[in-house]
Amino acid sequence: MSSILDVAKVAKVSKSTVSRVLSGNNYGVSEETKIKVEKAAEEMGYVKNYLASSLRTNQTKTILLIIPDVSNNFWAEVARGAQDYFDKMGYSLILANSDGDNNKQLKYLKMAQRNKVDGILINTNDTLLDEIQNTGLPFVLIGNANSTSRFPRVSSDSYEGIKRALEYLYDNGHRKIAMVSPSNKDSALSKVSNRVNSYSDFLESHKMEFKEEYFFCCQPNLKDGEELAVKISKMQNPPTAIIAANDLFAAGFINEAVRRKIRIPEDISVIGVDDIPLASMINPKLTTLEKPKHLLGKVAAETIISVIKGEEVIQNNKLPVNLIIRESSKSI
Amino acid sequence: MSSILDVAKVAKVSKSTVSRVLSGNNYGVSEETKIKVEKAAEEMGYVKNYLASSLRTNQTKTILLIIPDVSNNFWAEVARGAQDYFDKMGYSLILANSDGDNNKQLKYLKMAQRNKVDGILINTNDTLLDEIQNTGLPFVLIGNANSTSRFPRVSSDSYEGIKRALEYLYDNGHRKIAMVSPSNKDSALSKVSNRVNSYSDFLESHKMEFKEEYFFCCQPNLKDGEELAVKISKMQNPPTAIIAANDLFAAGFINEAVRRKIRIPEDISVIGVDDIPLASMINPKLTTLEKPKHLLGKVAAETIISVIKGEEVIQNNKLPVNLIIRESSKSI
DNA sequence: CTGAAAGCGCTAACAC
DNA sequence: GTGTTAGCGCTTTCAG
Repeated sequence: MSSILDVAKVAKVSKSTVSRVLSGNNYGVSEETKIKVEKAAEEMGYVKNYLASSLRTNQTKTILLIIPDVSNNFWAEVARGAQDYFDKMGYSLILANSDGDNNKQLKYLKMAQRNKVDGILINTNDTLLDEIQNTGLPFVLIGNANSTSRFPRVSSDSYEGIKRALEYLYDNGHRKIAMVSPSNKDSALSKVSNRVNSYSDFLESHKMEFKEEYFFCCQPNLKDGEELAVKISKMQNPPTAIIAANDLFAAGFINEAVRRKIRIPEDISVIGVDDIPLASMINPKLTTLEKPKHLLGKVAAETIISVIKGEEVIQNNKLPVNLIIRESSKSI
Repeated sequence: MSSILDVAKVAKVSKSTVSRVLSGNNYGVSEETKIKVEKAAEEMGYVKNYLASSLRTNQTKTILLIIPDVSNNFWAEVARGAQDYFDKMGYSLILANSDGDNNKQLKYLKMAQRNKVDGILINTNDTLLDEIQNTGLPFVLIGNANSTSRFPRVSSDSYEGIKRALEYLYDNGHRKIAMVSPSNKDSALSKVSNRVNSYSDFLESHKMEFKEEYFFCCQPNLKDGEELAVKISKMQNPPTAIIAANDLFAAGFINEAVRRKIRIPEDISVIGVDDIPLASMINPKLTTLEKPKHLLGKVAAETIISVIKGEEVIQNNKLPVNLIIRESSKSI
C-alpha cells in the first residue's frame, strides 16, 4: 500500500505538497506541480488512507443510523433514502438495529463516540434524549412528531394526514368512524399523540361526539388487526369506517373481517397507514396514508449534514403524508 | 475529550500501561495497577478513540455490506442477520445499496479500501470477481450458488429446495408441473441455473418429459406473475401445479388467476419462493420455499470474520431451504 | 508557492 | 511489571 510519501518521492515534491493537492486543499499550489502530483498518484494507484486523515481532521464522513429494525419495510425505506443521499455526499452509513430497546440504543451511542462518527440519526423515545445529547455528537431525531421539539427532528405529519383521511371519509358520507391508536390508552388520551389529537379536533370541528366505543388502542401488527375484526363483528352498532394502526394491522383486520362475512368496503371502509408494498397487493387493495419513507431518510440525512456544518436547521420538520385511495374504502 | 495520557497521569503510570490495560492486552500488568487504571479511566469517563487505535493496528472492526437494495425485504433480512452477528462480535456494519449496478459496486469497493474496512460482504454477479479480489481485502460472496466456487460464498441451496418442492407436488399426484425460471432462456438452459438443473434432473429421474410449454422464463415480479396467469388461462392443457419465480410473482399470478376464475389451489397449485412477509398474508396463504434470509446474513458474517482471522472456511456454503406448506397447494 | 516539522491518540518493540 | 520511544499516514502550522 503506497502512502503519500511514496507519491511525494515519485513526484519529487514534499509530502505536504502532495497532501495539499490530494485533499483538495490546494491553495497556493502551482498548476504545474498539481498535475505532476496527480499524475504520480494516478500511476501508482495511490488510495488515501481515510483513517489517518480522520485522526488529524477529526471527521470520518460516517454517520450512524439507529432504527428499530431494517427488516421492517418502513425503516428499510428510511435507511435507503438516507444512504442514497449520504452516498452522493461522500458519506458512509453505519446501520444499527435497536428493536426499540433502550439498552441497545445506549450501546450504539457509546459505540458512536468510540468509532468517531460525525453524527447520529436515531429513532427513539423521549427517555433517551439526555444520553443522546451527552455523546456530544451532532444528531437528528427521526419520527415521533408529537414529542419535544427542542431538537432537530424530521418526521411525517400524522396530524394533517389523519385529518386528510377523516375529511375524505366524512365527505363520503361516513359518520361512524372508528380510530385505532398504536399506543396505550393513557398516552393516547393525554394529548401526546398527534393521531388522537387530530381525531378529536376533527370530531369537535364537525360537531361529532367522541365515542369510547369507536376508539381503540392496539399494537400495530397483523394479529391485533385480526382481533379487532372479531371485536367489531360483535358490535351492535359497528362503525362504517375505520382508520387502522397501520397497513399490517389493516391487512389482518380485512382478512378476519372477510372470514366473518363482513364485506370490505361495502360494510366497512378501512384505511391503512404507511403504504407498505403489501398495501397494493392484498384484495381489496388498501386505501392508505402514505408516509414519505424514502424522503424521511433523505431529509434526515440532509439535516444531519447541515447540523454538522453548523447551519441553522428546522427544529421540527414535518413531511406531508399522502392519502392513496384504492379499493378498501368507498362512499356510503 | 480525555486521552490515554490523561488517564495515565491520574493513575500515575505510563501511557503504555494504560494502553495495555485498556486494550485487554494486559499481559504482565499487576492486578493492582490494572485496577488503578480502570478506576481512573472510569472516573474521568474516558472513551477510547478507535480511529487512532485502528491506524496503529490496521483493523477497524468494520465490515462493508454491498447488497442490491435494503428496501427489498429479502436483503433487509440478510442485512439484519449480518448486523446482529457483527454487533455481538463488536463489529460495525456499513450499508451500501448497489441496485445490482456494476459501477456502484466498483465505487463502493474503492470506498472500502480508503475507509479501511476489515472485510467485504457482497452480492454480485461473476463479472466483478477480479475487481473484488484486487481490493486486497477479505471478502465473502452472498448468493448465486450456481456461480464459480473459487471463493468463499454462502447462498441458499435452490437445487435441493426445488427438488423438495417437486417431490411434494409429485407425491401429491401432480404430473403436469410448470416451472418458472427467473432468468433468460439462454442462461437457464445452458446449465447455469440450479433451478433448471434441479427441474430437469427431477423430470428425468421420474421418467417425465421436459415440455417447453411448461417452462417459462420471467422476471421475478408481480407484473410478470399476472402476465403468466393470462397466458396459462388460455392454454388447452394447462399445468396442475406451478413453481413461481418468487413470492411476489406468485402473488401476481394468483391475483390474476382468481380474476379469471381459475381456482387456487383447486385448479392449479402454486408454490412461491422466498417466504416474504406477504406470503402468509395473501389469500390463499402461499405455500413457498423459505430461504434462510436471516441465517444467510448471519453465516456470511461468521464467514467473513473467519476469513479475516485466516481460518479455513467452506468455499461454497449452501444453506438448506425449507418448504412451507400453506393453502395455495393441494393434492390432486 | 513549497518544504520541514510537529502531532492527532494509540500500540508495540525494546529497555530496564 | 512498567516506562521510554518510535511510529501508523495524514494535515497543518510555520518558515522561507
